[in-house]
Amino acid sequence: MSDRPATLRDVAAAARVHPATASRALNPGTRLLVSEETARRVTEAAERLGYRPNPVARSLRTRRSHTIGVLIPDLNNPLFPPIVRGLEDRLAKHGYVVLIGNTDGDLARERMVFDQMRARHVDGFVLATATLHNPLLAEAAEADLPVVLMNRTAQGYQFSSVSVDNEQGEWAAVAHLASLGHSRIGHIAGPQEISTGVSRLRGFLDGMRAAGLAADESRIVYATGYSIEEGRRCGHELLAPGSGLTAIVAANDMLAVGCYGAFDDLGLRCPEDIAVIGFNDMPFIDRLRPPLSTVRFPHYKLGTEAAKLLLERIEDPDSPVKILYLAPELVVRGSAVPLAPAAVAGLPGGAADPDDMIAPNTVPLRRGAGRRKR
Amino acid sequence: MSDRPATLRDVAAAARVHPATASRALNPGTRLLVSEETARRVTEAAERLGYRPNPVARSLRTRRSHTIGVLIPDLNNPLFPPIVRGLEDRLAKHGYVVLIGNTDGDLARERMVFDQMRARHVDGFVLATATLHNPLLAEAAEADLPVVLMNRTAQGYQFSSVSVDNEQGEWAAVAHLASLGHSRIGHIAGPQEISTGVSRLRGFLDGMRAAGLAADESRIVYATGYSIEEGRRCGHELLAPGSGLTAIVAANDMLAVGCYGAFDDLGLRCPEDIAVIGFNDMPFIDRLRPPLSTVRFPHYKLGTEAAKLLLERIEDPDSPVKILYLAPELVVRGSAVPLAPAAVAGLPGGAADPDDMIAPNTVPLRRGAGRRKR
DNA sequence: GGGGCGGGAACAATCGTTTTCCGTTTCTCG
DNA sequence: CGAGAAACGGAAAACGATTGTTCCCGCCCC
Repeated sequence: MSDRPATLRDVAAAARVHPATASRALNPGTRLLVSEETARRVTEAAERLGYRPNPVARSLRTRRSHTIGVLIPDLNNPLFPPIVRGLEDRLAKHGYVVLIGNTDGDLARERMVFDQMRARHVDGFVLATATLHNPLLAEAAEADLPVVLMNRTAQGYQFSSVSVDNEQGEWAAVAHLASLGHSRIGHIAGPQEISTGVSRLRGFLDGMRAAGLAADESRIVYATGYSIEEGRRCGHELLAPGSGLTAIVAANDMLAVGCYGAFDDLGLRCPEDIAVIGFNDMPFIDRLRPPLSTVRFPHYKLGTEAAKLLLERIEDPDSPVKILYLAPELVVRGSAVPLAPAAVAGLPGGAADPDDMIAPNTVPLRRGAGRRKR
Repeated sequence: MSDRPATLRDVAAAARVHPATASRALNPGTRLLVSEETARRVTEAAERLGYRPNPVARSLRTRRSHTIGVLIPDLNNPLFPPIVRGLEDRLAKHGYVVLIGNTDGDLARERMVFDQMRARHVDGFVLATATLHNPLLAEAAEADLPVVLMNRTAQGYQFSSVSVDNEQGEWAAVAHLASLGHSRIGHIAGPQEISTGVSRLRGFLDGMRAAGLAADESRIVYATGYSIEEGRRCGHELLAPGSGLTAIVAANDMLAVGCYGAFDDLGLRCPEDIAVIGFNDMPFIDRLRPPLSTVRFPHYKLGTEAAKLLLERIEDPDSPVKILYLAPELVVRGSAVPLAPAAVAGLPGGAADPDDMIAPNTVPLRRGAGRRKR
């Protein structure tokens, strides 16, 4: 009947108990502190009045906001929505809610968003933007904030993380190309301040070595960011006259899409003239012209696993740090086909024999094979 | 030096004033209540201690959370990220933060998310999921919650809304097809419980009439949702043997993408055998095979405008209700080309003469022309 | 010179929960 | 039967801000 929403006081009054008792009765953790009968009376009164605890008041007292801050580069990148949904869905099950912050790859913006979230007393962070050495990480570590790194790793910090086995993925991409007869393969590397940039480059190099192929510096160009524009620029650079490349491994789908643009500019046909393989298997990437061959990993699951790690951390700050790798798989589509015999003729053959790897469509990978220490 | 973050109390103590005074000094709205000298002392103390107001405590007292609830069908739909960013960016300027809720088109889920957000005391809602008659709307209206409808409208409620002039957009799509020589044009209509579904259908019908073309029921099929699967299903239905359609206007890009699938299934080539036009100009839709011709509207701006409307409403509950329409424009790409002469021959010519509408690439539209009342 | 006025700051009361600290009561068992 | 220990639940103090009210004091004016 009251106009204002019912408060704990009201419930207590209705149940003829003290507010403190009502609180105990309603809280699962403390319910055993009151008699069954009282608990029943309180619950019933709460029910009757349509009582909804005020999360703000609760937060003020308990210093927990049940809110998680998530930092990502840009929600517009189709890679992130499924990951974020994984996070949200999992966290929602435990009563947490997500605040999304877009950094646009800008350190100042990242700082702003981070501070803003700290001010709002988020209970933890999921960082998908961390660069290898990041002041935020130091700060978070010092403040003892629960943090999980997602799709990123950082050295020297005690943070749990979940990411993809990038080395394996890129290794498989190279092996695939080699099996198709390609030997002059270039790489568009991601930014080297970002963990994915370096690990994918490493995977590429390992893969080339394993296939007995040369991978000198002239065949590697570094993107300054994971964007279509950068992909296009790097594509041009890689395909400068005389390079003779027949295939490109791009560190990320966006870069690969940029390559498509470069191919158009240069009048090259993909896959006939030039092959390209991406990384991530973004939504809709299978509908491009041609459908992009790429390395897939379970996006949604990346989110749910990150959420699990973070929840562990929040519920028990002393829980062990976990580093989780998700297995990637190669998805063979239309952007890389066997090298035309004519072109193959004069080339030194690839040494790899990855027959056992190239299943009809997708190839689950095992961890460990091509992986290096450090 | 203190370990815990500084509180208003600390600041007050440092400035040798009462906490209340410190509060007033720090708050722009009440600063004039304290002397200049005191204000300076307080501000300085706050600065020195690195004071950050605790938003939770503030919320408890002021009953404003500076949080906005945003309900969308699914973040994975590439249409939404840019819209959401528009919202976030604009709201952030005013110190608001956004909670995103995905409903997956499920009423029960929508209800859950809505309640959850109300429990968290959001200061307002942006609804991009509203169906024409929605219990949520009634509830929100009764509770006097600030609400803005985005990309949706609803009848009989006093809510501001911002959406696209769907009639104009679809009208232009039809005119374009007619100008290309198509006359047997089908429509995949969106769900009729959703405002975009009905207004785009209306635009289609108006457009057909204006072009002097027949649009009987057999050429309209209703999707139950804006999904690729539904698009495929409806595409099949529309292209059943004997239909003789040469073009399809889809109420949304997802449905159009679904059509691509149906074409593949049926061995039809697009655009040679069958043309299709979408709606929304989702990100990446220009990179499909073939690039989709579609109706574009400014996504980001839709978000910022919705934010502005909501802020108005929050700051002054008596501000007038505003219904805002954004102008769409036709984007001509590769999924609709002039009908081959052979096919055109035996057909009754389209009556439209839309020369003035078909600019080289995009066509800004004027409101009013093909629009109907009610 | 006293009453009135008003600016400026202090006091105190919230906001709605949780939680610590204690009184009661009741139960158990020697 | 009485001592000690559970078991319950009430009182009150937070949590950190905002805000209505009171109070003090200097100043103006009659």
